Amino acid sequence: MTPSHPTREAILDAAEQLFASKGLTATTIKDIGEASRTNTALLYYHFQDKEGLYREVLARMAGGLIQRGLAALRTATSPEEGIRGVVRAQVAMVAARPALPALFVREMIEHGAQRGEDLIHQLAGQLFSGLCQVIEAGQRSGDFRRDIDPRLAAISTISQVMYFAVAQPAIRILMRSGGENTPSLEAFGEHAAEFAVRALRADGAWQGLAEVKG
Amino acid sequence: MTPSHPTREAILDAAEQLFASKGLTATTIKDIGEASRTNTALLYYHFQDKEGLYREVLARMAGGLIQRGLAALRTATSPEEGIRGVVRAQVAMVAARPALPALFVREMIEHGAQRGEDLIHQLAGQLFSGLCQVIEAGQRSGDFRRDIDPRLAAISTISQVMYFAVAQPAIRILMRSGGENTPSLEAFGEHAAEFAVRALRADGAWQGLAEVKG
DNA sequence: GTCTATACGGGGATAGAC
DNA sequence: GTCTATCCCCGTATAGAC
Repeated sequence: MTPSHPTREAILDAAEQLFASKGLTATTIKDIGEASRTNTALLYYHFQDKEGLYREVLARMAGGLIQRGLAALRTATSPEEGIRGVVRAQVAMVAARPALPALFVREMIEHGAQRGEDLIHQLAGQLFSGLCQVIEAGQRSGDFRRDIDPRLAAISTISQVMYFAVAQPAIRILMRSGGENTPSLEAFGEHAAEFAVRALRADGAWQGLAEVKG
Repeated sequence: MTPSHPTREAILDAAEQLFASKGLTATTIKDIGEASRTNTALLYYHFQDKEGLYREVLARMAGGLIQRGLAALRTATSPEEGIRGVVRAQVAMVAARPALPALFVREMIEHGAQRGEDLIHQLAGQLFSGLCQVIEAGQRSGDFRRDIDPRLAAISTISQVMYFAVAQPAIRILMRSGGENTPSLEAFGEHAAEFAVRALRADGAWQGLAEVKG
């Protein structure tokens, strides 16, 4: 869509990084100019203003990520694989765009989801409802426990990787003090998928009992 | 410790709320003066400057919370109850200080856990290692699966309530669109505790079935 | 398209009266 | 202890040369 002008991209890259780590207000135009090895005036040539640049950063991040996540859901061969696929998609997203979790969380805290045009919330909404459907399918098929709210299970599933990514610096310190190494994002993702599947899986006895109850 | 001067408290209250929702930089001295129904000069009478006020907000929040969390761990009668206790302590903390999750997450994102004197990280560290010990105890006793890293399980457990609290505005929208009501923090807490316990519980631990039957 | 120089306003911080 | 008025810097945004 956009001609992908190199200078434009450089500004977007620098801004994405700065907005994620310092926030919109705390990031100055001059910071962005410096980090992108350009200057303040160029920002106003390529973008409307700082707020406009911010919106484009969000839009660029969201672009394609919905597809990636939904693809993971669509290609799943079983409810369990659906869960694992969503978590792996999360990991892939974060690995591709490390600024994503911080920007995402900031957006939720700061603007309280009140921006009508918010691409991030579309992203969250689509993936969230897709994940809920996978869980519900698993409950119908008997793979997952029925005594659990799919929406709450979806939140629990998603929360893990998001929180891990956001808390990474703190986690690094906590782990170091224990002498061990920090797990990679990918390693944690595998753990998180397994954690969620385990929490959701109906063991034989439970399944029978739930059926008796229902 | 501090004489708890009423004006001082009013400024702290207003600042806590504003710092949580807008962040340190985006919150102006004048905002705080207005919200606390005082003025900008009073801030400088009671505190060193904006940064100093910020630190006192964090300190006030952390004060007593470590005890609350550790108390939950100490009074637990079983590993499972330890998990549930920690999650309930999280819920109680957030209910008592709604600004906590946003401030906490901001602190991690923004300062990258690099502030040496950080009370928040002490808080996190103490509760984190306590939770790890409970999980390890459960693994030794056979209540919990041994093929899981206690540190990763601790992160997964804690992440749920934190993420739920931070994402609350977005979640509210997602749930509304589905027609259903948003669950309360307390309700989600119970779910999260159950989710974690289920994920951790060792296969063939049939005491769960016995409990349901009896 | 890119840069330098600058205007304008807003925010942090203080002086000093009460 | 509290408030009003004010200073000064810094950040946003633009003008205009190249």
